[in-house]
Amino acid sequence: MARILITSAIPYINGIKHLGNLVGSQLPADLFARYNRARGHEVMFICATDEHGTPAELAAAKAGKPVAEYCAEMHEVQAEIAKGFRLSFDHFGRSSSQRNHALTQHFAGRLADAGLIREVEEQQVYSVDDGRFLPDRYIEGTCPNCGYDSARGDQCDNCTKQLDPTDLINPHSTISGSTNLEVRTTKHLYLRQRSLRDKLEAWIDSKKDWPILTTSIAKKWLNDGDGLQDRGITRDLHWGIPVKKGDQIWPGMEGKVFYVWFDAPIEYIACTAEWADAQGLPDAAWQRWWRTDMGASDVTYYQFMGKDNVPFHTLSFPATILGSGEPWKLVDYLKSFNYLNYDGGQFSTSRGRGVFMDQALSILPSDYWRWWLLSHAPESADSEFTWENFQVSVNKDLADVLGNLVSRVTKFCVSKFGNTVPSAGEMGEQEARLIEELGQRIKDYAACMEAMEVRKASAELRAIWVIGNEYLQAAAPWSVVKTDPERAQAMIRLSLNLIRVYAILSAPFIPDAAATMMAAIGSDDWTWPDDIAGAMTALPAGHAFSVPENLFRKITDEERADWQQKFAGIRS
RNA sequence: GGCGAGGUAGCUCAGUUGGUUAGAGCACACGACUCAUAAUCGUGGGGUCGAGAGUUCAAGUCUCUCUCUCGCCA
Repeated sequence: MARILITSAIPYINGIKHLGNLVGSQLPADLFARYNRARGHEVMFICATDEHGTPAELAAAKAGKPVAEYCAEMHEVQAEIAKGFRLSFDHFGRSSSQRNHALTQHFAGRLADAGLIREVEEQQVYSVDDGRFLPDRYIEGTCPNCGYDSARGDQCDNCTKQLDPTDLINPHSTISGSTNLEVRTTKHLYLRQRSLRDKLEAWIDSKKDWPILTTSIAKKWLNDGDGLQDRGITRDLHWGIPVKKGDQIWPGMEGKVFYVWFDAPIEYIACTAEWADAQGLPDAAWQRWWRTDMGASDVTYYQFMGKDNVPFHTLSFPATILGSGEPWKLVDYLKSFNYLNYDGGQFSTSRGRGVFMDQALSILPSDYWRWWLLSHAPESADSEFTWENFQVSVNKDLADVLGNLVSRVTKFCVSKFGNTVPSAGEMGEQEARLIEELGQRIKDYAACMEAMEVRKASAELRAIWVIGNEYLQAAAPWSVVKTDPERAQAMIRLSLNLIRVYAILSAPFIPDAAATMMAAIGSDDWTWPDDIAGAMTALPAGHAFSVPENLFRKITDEERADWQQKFAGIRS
């Protein structure tokens, strides 16, 4: 039994995420967590909401609520939706937790002690009317290069020239529209990533089995231009983790908070502590997942994220860990995903384009979405959601291939032999072949799952479902029953057992349907079918079962057309 | 502009270290079956692997040039 630590990139607090966000981190992480639990491994699966930063403050202001209250509410909303998608986090925490405050301050203190923090005085734009410093992208004005009148403080969208906010002509705050801006001097802390560059590169180079997507992004940041740059880790904001050196005041940094990207990954660790607190367990319970000197040396740590998160997880966060000089667990395998596009373009949160998690669940149960998203996960390249493809995949794979198989077996048995597992008849050559092929297929499936080859795993699972239909078609118990009812009983006995095995194998992808199958078959034995021959005879003769409602319904053309239009534009 | 990832059957995608007639699912056509959610199973048609040049006995797979798409540029 292995010990497996899994973290999903933590979703930002301001609003509900779309399906592209889901498939890039939380969902594949959940698949992997469920699979490893099914194999009997000890799993810790962690996710949280990322709550700090200017966008959260602004969203709260827009909602007319104090930011802490807003975040608490949105956390509950996201937690509910995560449950709706059956995301099986051991804990869904909050980056604003006291645990994260303490741990973030602790890391900053360690980094300072190691000489890895430097203080920098810089000029930043302060909005008098907003009463706050403005991040570059919240300042707009006329581009000095091309005259475009909505250039942002960091870049002109028209001529793409990189800008400093102070370059802009007639700058104004995009928060209030105020032009009452002034440049003020402020002091910030920088993490000296440059001095850790070689150490980070050696660490990245040691990861031979990481996806190219992951290592190429990391390499780029290590080597591009002047190489890895030091990074500001503090901000002049109110909402965030106060800058402290451990539990001590940091002179000159009063009133400032850590930058959201500094504290967010630390929440992975803090969240595990939150889990221990919630379980009423001592610190040792979470430390044995994270501290190699406290029992975590046998833990394998997997991270899941979209490609936009890779730099922070391959460089900034490891810099924090390595720089601390303490034996914290570094990631062992980083699985990154490309983007999911929506019907010929991008998902857009601001324009309400595409399907958001809450809307998806209001249309269809989570299994439908889980199946499509995972079987089309953007692993090797960006992939695309279209309603036609979604409809076809769901109807064919789930309803026709799997759902119908369960129907035909259970209904046939009830009509011919009653609602218990029939006892007569012997297995023949066809059954032996089925079992043999199944055994091989399950090995292939498991190999894909262990390699986190999500698409391939889904294809293998589908192939496993198809085997059942192939067998039935060839064995044709509906014909055999007329001349040799005992043979037909043996066939159906095997087929009923097959449904239980399919429930186990399918559960990581479609947990609800799997539970329905298992319940219908009247079993609660989720043991992974390593011994396939044994698993295929697990249900004793006379064991009662029931015919489940149809596992999956089909998506009609009308629904498809309706949804296509509904989600094309502005969110209502 | 720089960097990165891609351009393989109508559609969505696989194609390991270069090696026999380029694969899967869907869609399409035909056939079988009738237990089942008009479901299932089988067979078949369909691709000059973005364009060109090069290396090689041999290239979708390596090199160069060009072209198109997408992303990133703190």
